[in-house]
Amino acid sequence: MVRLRRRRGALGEMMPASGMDALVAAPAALRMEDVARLAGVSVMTVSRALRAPATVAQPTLARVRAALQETGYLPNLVASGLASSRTQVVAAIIPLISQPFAPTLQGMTDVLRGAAYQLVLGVSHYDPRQEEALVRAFLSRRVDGIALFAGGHTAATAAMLRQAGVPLVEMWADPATEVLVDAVSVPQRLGARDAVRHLVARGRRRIGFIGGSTLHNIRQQSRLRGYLDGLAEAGLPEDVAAREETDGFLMEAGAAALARLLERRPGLDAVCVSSDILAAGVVFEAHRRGLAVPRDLAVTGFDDAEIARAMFPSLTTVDMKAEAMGRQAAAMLLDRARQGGRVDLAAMPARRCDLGHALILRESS
Amino acid sequence: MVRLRRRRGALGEMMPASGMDALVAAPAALRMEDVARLAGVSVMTVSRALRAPATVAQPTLARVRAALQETGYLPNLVASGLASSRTQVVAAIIPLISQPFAPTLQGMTDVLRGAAYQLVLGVSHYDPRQEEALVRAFLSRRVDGIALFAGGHTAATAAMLRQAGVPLVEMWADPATEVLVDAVSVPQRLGARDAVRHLVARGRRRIGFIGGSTLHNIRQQSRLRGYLDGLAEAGLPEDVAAREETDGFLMEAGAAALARLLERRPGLDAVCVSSDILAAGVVFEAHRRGLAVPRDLAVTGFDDAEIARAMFPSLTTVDMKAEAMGRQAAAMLLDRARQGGRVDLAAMPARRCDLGHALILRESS
DNA sequence: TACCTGATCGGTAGCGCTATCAAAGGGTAG
DNA sequence: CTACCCTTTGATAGCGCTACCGATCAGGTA
Repeated sequence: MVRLRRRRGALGEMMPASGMDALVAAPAALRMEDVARLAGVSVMTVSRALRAPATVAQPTLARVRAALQETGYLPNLVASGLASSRTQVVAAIIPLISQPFAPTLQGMTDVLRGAAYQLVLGVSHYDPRQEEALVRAFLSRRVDGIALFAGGHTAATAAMLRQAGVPLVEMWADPATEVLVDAVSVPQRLGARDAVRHLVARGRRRIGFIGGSTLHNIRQQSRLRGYLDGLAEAGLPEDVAAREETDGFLMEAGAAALARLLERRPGLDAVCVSSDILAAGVVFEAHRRGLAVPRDLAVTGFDDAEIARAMFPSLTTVDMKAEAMGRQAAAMLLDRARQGGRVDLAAMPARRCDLGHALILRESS
Repeated sequence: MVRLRRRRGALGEMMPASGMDALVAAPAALRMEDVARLAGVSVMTVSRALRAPATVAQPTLARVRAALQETGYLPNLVASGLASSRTQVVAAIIPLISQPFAPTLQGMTDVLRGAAYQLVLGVSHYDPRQEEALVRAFLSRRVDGIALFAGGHTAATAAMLRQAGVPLVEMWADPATEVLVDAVSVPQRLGARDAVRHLVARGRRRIGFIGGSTLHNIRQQSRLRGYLDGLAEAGLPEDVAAREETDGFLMEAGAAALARLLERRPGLDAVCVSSDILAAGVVFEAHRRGLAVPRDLAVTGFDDAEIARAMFPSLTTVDMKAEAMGRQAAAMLLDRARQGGRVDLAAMPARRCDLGHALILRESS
């Protein structure tokens, strides 16, 4: 025997006296065998009692459960995962842990909890290389599914995913974007167009746009396009100087962007902002400058984050159904995972779930 | 042979013709053996090249790495975890995915990424029973460490953790709270006292308090106590009717709490609020009612969340160093995990790391 | 009585890695 | 030239569980 079985054997295997000291407090975790012995059954029966209780006779099941209770046995899911090649874990890769992605995560964990799945988290910081590294790590862990944000994947990422054949779902897609397989989407472009349409209906004509970097970020791309759609539809001229890109997605970035924008185009009477967080910053900056919202400047946001509802003035916004998106993504992942086996991204009919969009009118416009 | 080795054997093991159909697209993941064969070494050498490259001779290492590259091999960390009884995963259990906990998570993932550890996430919704279920699940997964929020554990949770002997760290503790082993804390009680002290120095005398439920939540408990300390120190009377408990931790809950509070105590000239999110809601509600902040009502928050810095008026707050707390917690966990072996909570000298506190003065007071 | 069926349970052989020991080679001190 | 040590590599035996096949047995059928 090469590896020492550090188990208190039923007598006989006592350590030499010195061992008592060296091995302080090393009770070693219980194994199924221990439970089985106590219940007077085989390990397989214990395994079945845990995995498929319906296949075990009532009296036996009761005995096993009593033994489980008595020992406080915690199954080793690592061994289980190796033996069954199913880990009961799904991974999520998000750009940042912040609004509006936190509700998506929340939705996912809520659904997964009900199915006894766990969620491993990866944060990509909007960097395709980091996403690639995360995908690699998660595939190495043999997760049963991966949820990621649509768009901005490296070629290597796509190749690995295709090769691994793991259930996959992309979130926060726009219906028009190309995806790998399954996707949950919200029509972001239409949403932005509707926001502009609404501002036009309110009599605004000098409508600016503030958004995050569109690099590797298809959400920002879609929203910008929707804004341009809205201008075109209303016959308003496109004005590059009326658009400003933020540095990051914090409120302060929104505030700074408005400051720069107003320097160039002081006459703006409305701004379409590509995120509620940025929009909140825009409103704060407007107030700081003595501009009244919406009287002097109308503002629309995106996502329907908590702050949009709560702030004063409350924020007109496009509901991205962030939490529902998480729930839906988790459900789709579980569905694929439960079918078991490889998922062939090439052959598989892609499933898309579109959650629809809704402009929510509030005080800021 | 019982279990079918579904591998393209080097000839010989061909499936019967019908198999071709049944087994569409089942390339099966590569194993170390495949890499080893290609590199002309044993599997152990591949394992070493991956885990401990320094112990492999340069030319061999190069050959193995080439083979690794060529095959695109992804190590199976499940098998690795079983064999080595180290999973390279740590778990975090947080009450909610929201401010101010999101930065803590962010800090943790940042540190863990550098150490090739992954983070599994659990959300307890402030419910000790859910926390218990999560701890059970994580222990079953044999995570290498668990970070949880201090306080509010069930007896069973504590017992399991003690029994499992897994590295542990509690976050968001107050230095005075009792913890299981290691903890990262911030003096929340002192922080709240300082906030009140500051309001008093600004000439405020009718100072109210708005906080979340103190049930299972030692952070809220500490902050409330600090507020009372502050009043006592200034010789101000304790007034139960000047305190209001919120329903949840959203901005709207803060707004609603202020509304109730002002109904009972319309003459308040300051409110000490136990979270920036709630405090933002309080400020919004004040504005909605035509009260100027800080002229008519001074407001202090807690946590130094993004909104405290960004909003107008910006929020005086107590910095909880949320992200640093996450970083520190992850570092302490890794330190314990790398030492390997069981952690005996009873015998182990507890380590506490106190990050200090800081009142940040801004416009709202 | 012989045979079949379905429910229940156990034995065994892995799952894909790593820990441990053993062996082989090369250098070097005596 | 021998003894010894260090470096490098390989062979082997698990890690703790589950998939698979078989065995057993009660009950029903022909």
